[in-house]
Amino acid sequence: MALDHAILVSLLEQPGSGYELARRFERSIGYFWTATHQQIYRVLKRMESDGLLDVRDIPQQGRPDKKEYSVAGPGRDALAAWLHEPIEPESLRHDLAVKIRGAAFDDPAALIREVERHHRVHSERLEHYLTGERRDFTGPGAPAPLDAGQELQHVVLRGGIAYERMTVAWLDDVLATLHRIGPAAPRT
Amino acid sequence: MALDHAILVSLLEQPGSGYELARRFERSIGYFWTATHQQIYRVLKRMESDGLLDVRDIPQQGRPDKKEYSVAGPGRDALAAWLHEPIEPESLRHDLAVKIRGAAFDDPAALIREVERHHRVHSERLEHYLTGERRDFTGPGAPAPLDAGQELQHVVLRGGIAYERMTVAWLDDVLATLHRIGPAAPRT
DNA sequence: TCGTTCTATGCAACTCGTTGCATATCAAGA
DNA sequence: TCTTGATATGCAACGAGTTGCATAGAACGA
Repeated sequence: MALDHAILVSLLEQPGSGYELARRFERSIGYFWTATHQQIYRVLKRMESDGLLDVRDIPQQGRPDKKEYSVAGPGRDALAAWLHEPIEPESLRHDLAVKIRGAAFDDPAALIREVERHHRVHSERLEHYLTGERRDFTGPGAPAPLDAGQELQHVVLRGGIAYERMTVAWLDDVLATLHRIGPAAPRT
Repeated sequence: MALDHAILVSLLEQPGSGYELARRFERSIGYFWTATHQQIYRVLKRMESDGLLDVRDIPQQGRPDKKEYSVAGPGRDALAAWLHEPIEPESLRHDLAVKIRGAAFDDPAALIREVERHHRVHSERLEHYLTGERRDFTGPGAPAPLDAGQELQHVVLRGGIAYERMTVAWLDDVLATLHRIGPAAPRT
């Protein structure tokens, strides 16, 4: 249930509506957690009825009303309790690796385009993260010195950057391997 | 549904029972996919009734009978079809990163032990993978030259190694950051 | 001898996550 | 004018994944 906690953290950093949260999950929170808007709305409703969140209805002109959520006392306590519990070190779930091993029973060369596509996506994410880092942490307009919260946000972002960099390098390795074994016949 | 495909690949590499598959998922396949035995048994049953797998009952002495599964023709076709479809580049889901950002609203120093624990687990996984690499690919007893299937298994393992190495280095960074901001008061 | 671990399979209940669909208004462009 | 896209929220159904429990004999160590 880390989605609950990710939402609590995000709302502590800045209160907002379900729609706004969904957009944050496409951006900064997306470094380490993903969620669709349907999921978010459902969880927000549940957490509000459990008293973890407060809601404020904000009427808007020409747009549907917006419900701004913020963290209530019990929500803060729930987050603190979770922070003090140990969690399992998580493991990878990497479909592409399944495909790569599966390619031994098909045509390995046919995978090259797919791997190149993934390479592009991860390179773009890396660029995107680096741009965000310059804007918020290392560029000329960034605050200095950073406070504790910003330091923590920065180290999480560095994790996202390290992940994308590692992935891009590995995909280079995969491509080189596919080219090397290129003309090989599939295993029967 | 990549679990289905991971099972197909594993059974093509080597037919086996649900129990054996579960153990493989704790080892080599665990580099890129995890699954519990309950999940595996359920999926095996479904794939068998869909005609993707064949079963052979193997009676054993002093032990419950074993059901050895192998991939049938339609299973092979299903895998080939999936290999030719594009898949979404996946994103991270990292609870620990949620905790790190959440620590800004609690006591950052309290996270140090937790991060150290994760550091240990990932270091052990890295050692484990490196041992496997020496045994199967780079050590003196390893086959040389490798065939296409072994090359692909090796590049996937290199991915697991790169991931663990990157993670350990990032956790070092996280620890340094936590120590640096150590005495800071939590945000209110 | 007694508990634990390993082999081997499975059900039931539950939560989590995804997909498809639906509504409603405004702004911008073709 | 008509369509697309952004804002803003939501239901229903399904599929994936987790947790707890149950069975049962063999091997092994305390």
